[in-house]
Amino acid sequence: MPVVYVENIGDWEGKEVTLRGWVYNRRSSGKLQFILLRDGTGVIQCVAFKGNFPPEEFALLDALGQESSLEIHGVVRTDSRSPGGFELDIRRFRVIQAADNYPITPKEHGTSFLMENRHLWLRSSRQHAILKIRHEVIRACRDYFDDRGFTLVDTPIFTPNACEGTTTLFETGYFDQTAYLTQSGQLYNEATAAAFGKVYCFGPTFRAEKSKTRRHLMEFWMVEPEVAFATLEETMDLAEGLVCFILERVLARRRAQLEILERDIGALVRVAGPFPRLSYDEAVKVLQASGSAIEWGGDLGGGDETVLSERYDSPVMVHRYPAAVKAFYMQPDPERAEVALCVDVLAPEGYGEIIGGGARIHDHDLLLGRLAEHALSPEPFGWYLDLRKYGAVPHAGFGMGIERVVAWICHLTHLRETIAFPRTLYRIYP
RNA sequence: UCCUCAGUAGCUCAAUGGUAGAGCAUUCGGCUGUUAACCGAAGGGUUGUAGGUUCGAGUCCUACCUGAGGAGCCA
Repeated sequence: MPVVYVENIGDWEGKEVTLRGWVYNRRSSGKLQFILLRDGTGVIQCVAFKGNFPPEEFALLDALGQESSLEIHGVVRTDSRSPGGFELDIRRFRVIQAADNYPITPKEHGTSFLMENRHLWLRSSRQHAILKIRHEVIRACRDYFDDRGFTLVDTPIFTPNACEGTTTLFETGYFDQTAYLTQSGQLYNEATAAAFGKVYCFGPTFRAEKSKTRRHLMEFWMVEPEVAFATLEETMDLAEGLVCFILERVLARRRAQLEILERDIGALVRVAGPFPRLSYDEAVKVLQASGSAIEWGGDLGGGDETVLSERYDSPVMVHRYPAAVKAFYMQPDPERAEVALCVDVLAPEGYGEIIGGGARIHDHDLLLGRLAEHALSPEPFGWYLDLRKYGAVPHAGFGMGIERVVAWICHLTHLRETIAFPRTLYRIYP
């Protein structure tokens, strides 16, 4: 007898099949048992009639708690009363493990309780839908770069020094040395870009900032492309293409999950290139006109990002920030040395920054000077400076935060639902 | 780090300073088509912790603990 998955159940109409999964919910009506079986690909209602089973066997079904695991053999049939259009008429079954007192009931729960039970919460339909979309986003990122001749070269997670010197890093022991968990693969990407031309890395990133907001996780995933010879404008095109590609993929393949989340799909369909491109100068004027206290030279605050991103249907690209508020490696604009050739992409609907990137300094002495200005010792950057001595070329890239993109696409209020086991400021369990 | 709010049954929440309750979950009983099924019954509590005010505190006060929301910082 074929073992099948719920997502393919329509191919087996009228046939006897085996399903394996977990009890999502159970209802009984005297001589009938309705078991909603969940198998990771979908949920199907399975029906057992008392008269078809020995009494002691039927009693087993009556005692099944939520999330008990079992194997069911039965006949697939169409039924208009079933949400999925199909039902399974149970002929035989085997309880693999009978579960009692599953903590998450089909009623409402608070966030704190659900986070404490995150390992179980993942089984609920909403969390399942979000993580399926996350997977689609990640797959789209890989396909986008792979299809364009990029090479995936992953960068290390243990790093010997505080790369950018800006954010607080997690410190850890490394035998008799101190190591830090990476905050970005970008510096290493610059080395691999000089070896492969077009590269990207895709891994976890760690920030020990004591940020307690819906937009922050201590551990999050970034995809970071880096392209030798690329200009800022080419990088902006690459970022815009990536975002459009991800949306097309999710709309084409994960519409059912968006509907489970009751996402306004129209807002995603309206996203189209070319994205509005605003210089920092223009952005400041727009913000000042709308009442922001921002002055030229300051970085955009969270509220500023929200105001800007709510003005457009598509993500907005803000470029050429003051060099002083950006990292040491940012290439200054040859026309105006006080601004950097960088770009932030702000997602619409108030979601704020999803991408940050720009052109990197490729002149050795300029970079050395910037290190000094940022009070960074040049010794740990020996290898990084080498890249400016042996065939330096202009190059650029960006980093995109996966969780923020998923939160925007799913229209979530908090980043913690976009990753299976979020690491937040005051929670590292489970 | 700062500000605000909240901790009562396994969960979600009630309870004017005066006997601590409901729904869901659990257990038992009923029902051949249920859709967060329904109907009946039962069990379930050191009201976050420690002090204090009061004849009397879940309720008021103080400290602490835990969590949530926001700010700053950041992607």
